[in-house]
Amino acid sequence: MIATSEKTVREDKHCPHNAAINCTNCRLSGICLPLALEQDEIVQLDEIVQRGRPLQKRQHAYREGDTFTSVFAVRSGSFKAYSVTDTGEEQVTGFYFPGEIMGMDGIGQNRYASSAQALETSAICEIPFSRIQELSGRLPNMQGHFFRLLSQEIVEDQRHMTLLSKNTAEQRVASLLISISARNARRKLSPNRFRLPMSRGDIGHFLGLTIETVSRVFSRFAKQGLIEIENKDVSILDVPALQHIAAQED
Amino acid sequence: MIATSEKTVREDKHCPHNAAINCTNCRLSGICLPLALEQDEIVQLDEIVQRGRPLQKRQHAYREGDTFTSVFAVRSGSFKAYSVTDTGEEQVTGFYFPGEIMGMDGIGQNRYASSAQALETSAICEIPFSRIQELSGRLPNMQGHFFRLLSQEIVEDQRHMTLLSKNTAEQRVASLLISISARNARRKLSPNRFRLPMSRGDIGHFLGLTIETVSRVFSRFAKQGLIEIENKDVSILDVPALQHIAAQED
DNA sequence: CGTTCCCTTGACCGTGGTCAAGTGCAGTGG
DNA sequence: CCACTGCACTTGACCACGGTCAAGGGAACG
Repeated sequence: MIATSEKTVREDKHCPHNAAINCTNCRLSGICLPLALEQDEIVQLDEIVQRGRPLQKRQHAYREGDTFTSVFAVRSGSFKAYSVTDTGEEQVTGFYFPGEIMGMDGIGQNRYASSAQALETSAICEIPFSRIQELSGRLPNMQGHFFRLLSQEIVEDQRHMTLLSKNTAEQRVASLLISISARNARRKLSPNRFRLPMSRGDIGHFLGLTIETVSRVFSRFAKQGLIEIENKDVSILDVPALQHIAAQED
Repeated sequence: MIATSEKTVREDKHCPHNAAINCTNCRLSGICLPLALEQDEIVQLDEIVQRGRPLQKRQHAYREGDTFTSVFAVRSGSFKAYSVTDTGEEQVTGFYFPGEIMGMDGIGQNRYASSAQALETSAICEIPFSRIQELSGRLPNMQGHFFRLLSQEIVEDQRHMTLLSKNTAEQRVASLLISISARNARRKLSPNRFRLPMSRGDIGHFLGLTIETVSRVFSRFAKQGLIEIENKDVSILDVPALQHIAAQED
């Protein structure tokens, strides 16, 4: 019995979808919420984190307009956050990968300002915001970390505003590739070979481009030998060149 | 002596640039930080707020890259927040009017991600962030209000992302006019007649348009009888029509 | 194995950017 | 008081990037 139980635990550590994981043993603790917390504080955080079953592709973690209750940490898989304009067009406001926190746009109005949809089978940790507030009142580290998280989202959104208002199609696509590559590196995955979990349409709706333009830019990059792309699998062949393009030099 | 002092106090109430005002008697208390606080909590906030001399046009409240210490409430006048791209172009990330809080983009990295420049003679309240954190630890209202403020900035930035990625030049300009009009209304100023404190260039750098396009759209709106515009003085003649355009209906 | 959706590619077009010239207002100095 | 300078804004002519429309191919799902 004991042996079986131990085996189960060991399996947990290897299966990122498994719910029987906690913040202390989660391999994302170095980049996720626990980042700024002491060991005993992480234990307290752990007690309020709810880990549900994995979400299938296209399922939502929350939807635009829903009453805000929780923020969510991505444990495995990936999400897009998007809102729908008056004319029914979709604006993707961000992509979320493991260790990243989504749903913070709901705090201000007590309802989510965007929807979060799984781009593939994904697992999330739900963290009720009322508990975060309560915990933040007691743990200055927690409060500070959350202020920082919110502020960083602002900074990222403002960078994206700049991207949308100043950059060409090629610069936008290059920036996204560099960004995903860097986030993979942070999770100790290959920064040069990865699978894009989102569709061309999602990319377009994120970058302010049409699906056709995204496709054309990928083709052009491939023709120039900067990347290899086969459907959703990308290899970045010339990182410096892409960075050069993304940094809008010239 | 006493009479003189009383006279001074009375003048304070009428001159928005004057520093001898506190959060309790400030006529912006209904829309500024005190919004969510109890009377005795406002007194505590008041103790940490620093009120300096007015800033002249073109002076900065803080600069991109400066070490982050404080957030700022605009007391009078107006500001633009902007950052400079690698290629030296300016991206205006927001305009700030009395009662609004700026500088929150500095929390995450401990340095300001943008610069805040006065568009006219303006007064600000400086609020050291360390004191806000300390106060937030003690006053749940304060913590909650700050979480909300940060979140609302995220939501606004995401709306602006949508504007930049989906809307035409006319929709962008109409949106800005409607936004300024609404913020004026909140401060009990005329929503139909006001002076634009920022230049055409600032507007362009905010809306992702060139100065020429901004100018052309203003001219077109005037020709259509939607607005009257003479230099920086605008009269909105047909609010519904502008709202209609801004809402990207057709 | 078939249907459907996603993606690619091509031809054409339009919005807004670029370049350039001109106007008018503000501030300065004679 | 007016002339001079300079900057902000306006307006026009032209152009290019990316959007639109259309057709066809190929992967993924049932």
